[in-house]
Amino acid sequence: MTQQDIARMTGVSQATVSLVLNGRADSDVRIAPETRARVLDAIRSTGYVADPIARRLAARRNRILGVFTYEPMFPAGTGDFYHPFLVGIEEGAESLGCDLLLFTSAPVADGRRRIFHEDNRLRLADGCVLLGRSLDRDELARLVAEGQPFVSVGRRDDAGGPVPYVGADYPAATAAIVERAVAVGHRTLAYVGQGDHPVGPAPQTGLDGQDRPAAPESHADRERGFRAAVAAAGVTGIREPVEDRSPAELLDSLLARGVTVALMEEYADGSAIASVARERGLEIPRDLSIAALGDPTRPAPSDVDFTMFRIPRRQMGWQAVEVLTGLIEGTPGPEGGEPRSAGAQRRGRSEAAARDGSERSRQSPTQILLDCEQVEGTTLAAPR
Amino acid sequence: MTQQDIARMTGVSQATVSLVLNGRADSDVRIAPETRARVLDAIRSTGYVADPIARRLAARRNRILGVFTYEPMFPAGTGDFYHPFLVGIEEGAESLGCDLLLFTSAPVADGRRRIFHEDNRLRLADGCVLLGRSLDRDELARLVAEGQPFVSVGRRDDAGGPVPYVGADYPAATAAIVERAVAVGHRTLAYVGQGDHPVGPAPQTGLDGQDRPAAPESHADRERGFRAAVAAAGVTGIREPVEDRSPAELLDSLLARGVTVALMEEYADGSAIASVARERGLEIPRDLSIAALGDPTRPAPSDVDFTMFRIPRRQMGWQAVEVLTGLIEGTPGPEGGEPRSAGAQRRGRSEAAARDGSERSRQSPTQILLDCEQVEGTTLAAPR
DNA sequence: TCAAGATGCTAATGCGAATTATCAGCGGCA
DNA sequence: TGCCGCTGATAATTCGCATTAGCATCTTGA
Repeated sequence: MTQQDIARMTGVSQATVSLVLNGRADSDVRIAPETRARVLDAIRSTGYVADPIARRLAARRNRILGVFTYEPMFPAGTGDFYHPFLVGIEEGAESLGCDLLLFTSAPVADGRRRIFHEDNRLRLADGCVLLGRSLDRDELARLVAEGQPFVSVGRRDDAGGPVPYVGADYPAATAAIVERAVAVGHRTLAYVGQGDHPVGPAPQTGLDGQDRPAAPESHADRERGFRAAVAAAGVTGIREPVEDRSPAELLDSLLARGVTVALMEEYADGSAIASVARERGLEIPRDLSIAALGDPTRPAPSDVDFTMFRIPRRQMGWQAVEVLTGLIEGTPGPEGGEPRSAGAQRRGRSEAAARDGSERSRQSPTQILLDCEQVEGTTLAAPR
Repeated sequence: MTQQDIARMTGVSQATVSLVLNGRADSDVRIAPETRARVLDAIRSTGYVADPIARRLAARRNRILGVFTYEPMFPAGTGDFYHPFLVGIEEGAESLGCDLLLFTSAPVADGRRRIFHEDNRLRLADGCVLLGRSLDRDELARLVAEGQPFVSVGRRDDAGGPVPYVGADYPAATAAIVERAVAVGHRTLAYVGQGDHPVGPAPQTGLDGQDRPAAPESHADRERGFRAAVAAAGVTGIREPVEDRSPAELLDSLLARGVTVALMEEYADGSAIASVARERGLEIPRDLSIAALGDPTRPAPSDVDFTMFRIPRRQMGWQAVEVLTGLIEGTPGPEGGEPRSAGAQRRGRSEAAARDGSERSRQSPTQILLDCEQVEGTTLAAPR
C-alpha cells in the first residue's frame, strides 16, 4: 500500500494523495472538495498509513524523540531513581504526539554507553533527551558542536557552548536546608558526600587538566549551595567524604568534629548513618540531626522520615521534552520553516512555566532549573 | 554529510562509498583494497554515519523494535508491575543491537490506547512487542491478518490465526499451588478473582457473542489450572468473585462456605483479606490459608510473606524480543533474503531456551510458556 | 472578445542510501 | 588481430513521500 496505489484507485496522482493526506489547504494548493473526499474514502477503506520512514526522509522530521541513558534504562540497582524521569518524558511525548526512541543499541565501551559510535543512530530521532548522573564531556561537546538538538535532564556545565538542560535547583534547595538547620540552632554543619573536590561558584571545567573526574554537576551544585549558605549564615561548614569509610567511621568523625547536623548528598548514606547511630543508642534528631539532599539514588530503607527535599523528577522529564521540541522547532527544517504535516499538529502544548527569569524574548529558554520540594521530616531538630 | 560528500572527497562514486561502508566483498562486488582504505579513512576522519532513515527506506529494515502498551508505559498506579518486562525487553534489545521505540503517540480512545489509528506509526519499527493485561481482539486480529511481525508478552488466544507470544505458564503454576495445598490437607479450596466466567480448556472466543468481555487470558489460565488440579485431586473447588464486595464480605463468604485456603488471582486482594482477617483476630495460616497467584499488579503492602508464585517477567520480556527478531527475520525483507547491512550483524544472539516442545523444525517456536517460580512463603499451612 | 485571474491537478524533482546492470581497461590466448 | 575473461568502478534505478513549478481549463471584468 503506497500513495501510488491510492492514487491509482481514485484516478488521481500520487502528489494529490499526498496533499490530501496532509490536509494541505494553502492558497497555492487547491483540491476540489469532492476529489478530497474520494481520496479520503479510499484511504480510510484501505487503512492506508503513510510510511513514516519515507516521510521522514522527505520531510526531514519525524515526531520521534530519542532518549539516551548512560545507565541501563530500566535499571534494577538504582531503586527506580530514573523511573520518574521517564514517566515525565512519556507524559510530555504523549501530549505532543511524539514517539519515544530508546537508544538501547548504543554499545558499551569502558563501562558506559556511548552516544557516538560507528553506526550511530542518533539521527533516527528529531532530537534527544539525555539522562544520567554524569554525561561524557566530549560527547556533550560534540553534540553542541554538531548542532544536534538535545536536552539534558539535569544541569550540565557548558561544553564548548551552552548545554540545554532542565535541572533541579540544588543550590537553592540545599541552602534552604542549611537555613532551616541554622534557624533551629545548629552552628556546625557537615556536608557528607562523595569526594572532596574544591568547589567554586563557577563550573569547574578541567582547568587543572581533566585527570581527575569532576564531581557530577548535581553533587557540585549541592555543595556549592551548602558553602554559600553556610558562609552567609556565618556558621561552620565541614566537608566529610563518604568513600572508603564505613558508616560507623563516618559517624565517629562527625561526632568528633562536633557536627550537630549532617547533610547527606545521598539519601542511602543517611539511612546507613541513622541506623548505625541507633545501634549505638543515639537518638536521631536529639543527638544528631540528619537531612537528605534529595531522593534516594540507591535503594534505601524508608523507615526513617527524613528531613529532606524532593527532586521534581517527573516534572523535569516532562519539561525536558518541552525544551527539546522548542529546540527542534528552532532548528530549520525542510526550508527553514515549520513542518506542515497535518498529523504533526501539536496537541496540548502547555505554557512551560519557565522560571529562569523574565520572558526576555519570544524564544523559550533552554536552561531551566526547577524548585525542589522541601519535606519537613523528623530528623532535624535543635541540637542538644 | 552524505555518501555523496564522501564520494567527492575521495574521488569515487556514491555507490562505491555505499559498498565500502557496508563491507561488501562478494564476488560480484570488487573494490581495490587501496580504494577501500581511502574511503574508510575519509569516513573515519569526518565521523560520517549513514542516515538510518535513508538506509531503512532502501534496505527495508531498521533494527528498531516497537513497544506498545495499552496502559501508560511507566505507570504510577500499577506498582511497577510492567517494569520488569521492560527491563527484559531492554536487555534483549541491547544484546541484539536494536533500538526500542515506544509508541507514546498512540492516541487514547475509550480509555485505552489504540494501535491502529489514522497516522499510525507502527511501520516505523521492524516489529512490535505488545504489553498489557488484555489486548484488543480486533487489533490483534488485524495485526495477524496484515502479517505485521509482533509478539505479545503474555499468552493470547488466537485471533484469526495464531498469536505469537511469550507467556507465563499460569495453569501449571496454579496447579502446583493447588497440589501443595492438597498435600498439606486442604479439601475445600477457593479461587478468588475477577468475574465468574465459565472457563473451558479452549479459548472462549465470543461464541456467545462478544457482548461480555472475556476474562483476560492471564486470569482465565489461572482459573483453568485451578479447575483442572482440583478435579484431578478430587477436592472441592469454589469460585469467589471479588468485584463489588468488601474484603470483609469476601472473608465472610469464604468462611461460611468452609473454605480453608484461598487462592488469590490478585496479590493485593490477598493482602486485603489477610489484613481484615488479622483485625478480626484470625491468624493467617492457621485459621485460613492464603496463596497469591503471581506478583502484585496493583501496589500492595509487602509485610506478609505470601505463599505464591512469581511471574518470570524479566525473562518474558527478553524472550519476547527473541521471538520477535525471529519473526522479523522470517519475514521476507528486500528480496526475501537476509539484510546485508554490515552494522546489522547480530551480536550476542542466545539460544532462546524454547520449552514449548521439541525442536520440531529449524524454525524457532513463536508461542512460548515459561515456568513460574514457586515461593514457599508462610501463608499456607495445614487447615485446623 | 480577450486578457487577467481563479481553479484543480499533475509532472518532476529530491531526500540518502542500496543495488543492479553496465562499462572501460587490461592481459592472455588462439 | 581479435575474442575472452577478469578486475574495478560507476550510472542508473529504486524505496515512498513531500514539495513546487507549471499546465490546462474555467471565470470574470472591461
